[in-house]
Amino acid sequence: MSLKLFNTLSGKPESFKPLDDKTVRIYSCGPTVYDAPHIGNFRAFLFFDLVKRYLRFLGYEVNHVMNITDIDDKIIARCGEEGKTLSELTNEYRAAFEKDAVSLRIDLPDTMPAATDHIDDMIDLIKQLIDKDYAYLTDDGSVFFKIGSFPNYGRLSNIDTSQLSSTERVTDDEYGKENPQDFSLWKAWKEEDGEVEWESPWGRGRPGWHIECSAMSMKYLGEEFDIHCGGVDLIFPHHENEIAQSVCATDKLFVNFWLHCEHLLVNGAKMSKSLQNYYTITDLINRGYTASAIRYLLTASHYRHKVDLTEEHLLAASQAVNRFQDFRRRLEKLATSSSGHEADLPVLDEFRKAMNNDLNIAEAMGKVFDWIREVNRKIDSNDLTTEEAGRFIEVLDKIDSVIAVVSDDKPEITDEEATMIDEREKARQEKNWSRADEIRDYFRSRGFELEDTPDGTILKLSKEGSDKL
RNA sequence: GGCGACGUACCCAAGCGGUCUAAGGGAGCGGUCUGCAAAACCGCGAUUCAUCGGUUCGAAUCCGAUCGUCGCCUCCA
Repeated sequence: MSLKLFNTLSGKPESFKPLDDKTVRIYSCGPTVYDAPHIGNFRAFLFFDLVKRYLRFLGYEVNHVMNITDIDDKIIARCGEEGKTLSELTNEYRAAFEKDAVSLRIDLPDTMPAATDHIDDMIDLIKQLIDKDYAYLTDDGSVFFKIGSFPNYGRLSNIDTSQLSSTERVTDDEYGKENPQDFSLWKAWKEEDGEVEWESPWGRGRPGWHIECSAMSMKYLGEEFDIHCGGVDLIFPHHENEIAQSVCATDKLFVNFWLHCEHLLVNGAKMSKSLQNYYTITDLINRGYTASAIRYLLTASHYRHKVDLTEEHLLAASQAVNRFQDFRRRLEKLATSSSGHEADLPVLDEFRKAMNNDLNIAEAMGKVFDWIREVNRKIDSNDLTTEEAGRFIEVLDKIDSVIAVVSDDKPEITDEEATMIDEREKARQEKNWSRADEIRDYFRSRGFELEDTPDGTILKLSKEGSDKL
């Protein structure tokens, strides 16, 4: 059975095949770097990462491009507030984004082009659209895309443009539009823009939001590529507009598969700053949740369903991840060396079968947990050979190449604390239980758990976050 | 108003016409193991899938209606 992915364009699952048969070309909409990215943004970035990792699991090469939006209204406003230049601000938040992405084990895209480095490409694209009469210039020097010139406009979002409300507000910088629904390709300079400006054939100004993705995706991936993904909120208008611009400019397909992931909720509500339920990765890690638990929660639910970030769900995710990590630790104890041959077990086929069905990760995880129980049973009854243990580690790691939650979140302790663990071992041998428990309680208060096994004591991170959400 | 999604045990969740008296994870309870704990394993836990009708030999799965939750309709991952 081959991979099926739900294509927003058709509204149903379709068999996936790369356009060139071996390398999958993916473009995903990246962060707007005007503030620290929040956990909701990361649900999308983790989704892109999952898609990419799974395609590699299937044996495809992947070429992934993700833009960095470093020019837009919010960024300009923020520069004013913080008294920073555009590049100071955007470099700072781009770095923050990359740091959090790495901490969540997101495999960074092959190319992360910044919009401001591609103004010329955007201008070229806009020129083509004007030449072909898909776009027009207004008196103030702005350029708009004429949606009426593109018959397929609305197909992705399933919106009938004639049904769109005609009482659209027209903002200050958008007067002169022939149709209220036309969107801007180039925005003429305004006083609020300050020093943020570029020269263009239409005078100084800056690009509209949507054009960067068309220009950069086609520049790095070609005029036709395999997958374009983003959050559901981007379907309209962002991706609809991207299609209009790109298809009209090239008369090509542009994108074969459009994939969109659902939003993350916090305690059942949409995230917003006014509700103070606006978390960053650093917030959650500082509260004692591990990167693996966060990753599991955001990734192990189906991407087209909403996920609710709550204390209870984080705890459940954390336990699920512990189960994987403890399992690997048990295998490590038994395995002498890796078997060296290609790992293959029925569980991998079951995992693949589930994931092939539009990334049905819940079912896939169910199969993996079934397998883990079966192997644990074998370990308990001393039936597992060292050779098998080595092979099972390979299988687990193969699964982890997709889910990326099994490798340990290593607890960090001081030298004195390391000595305390030795001291506790001695106390236990002397049956000084009160001292042994005292030391364990100390570690608990620090967010660690000491687990005694026949082969010695293991230090783990506690499952619970230290601060409530 | 237009378009769309969803409603399965205490929580999350799979299920795409028969193998469903419904996977898996978390929480809970009982047990084995253990100095104690933890981990692991064993056992318990929905005769039922929002409600009501219909199609069918057969439905959680298809159709219709009703109730409820939510998203999008140019800030947004």
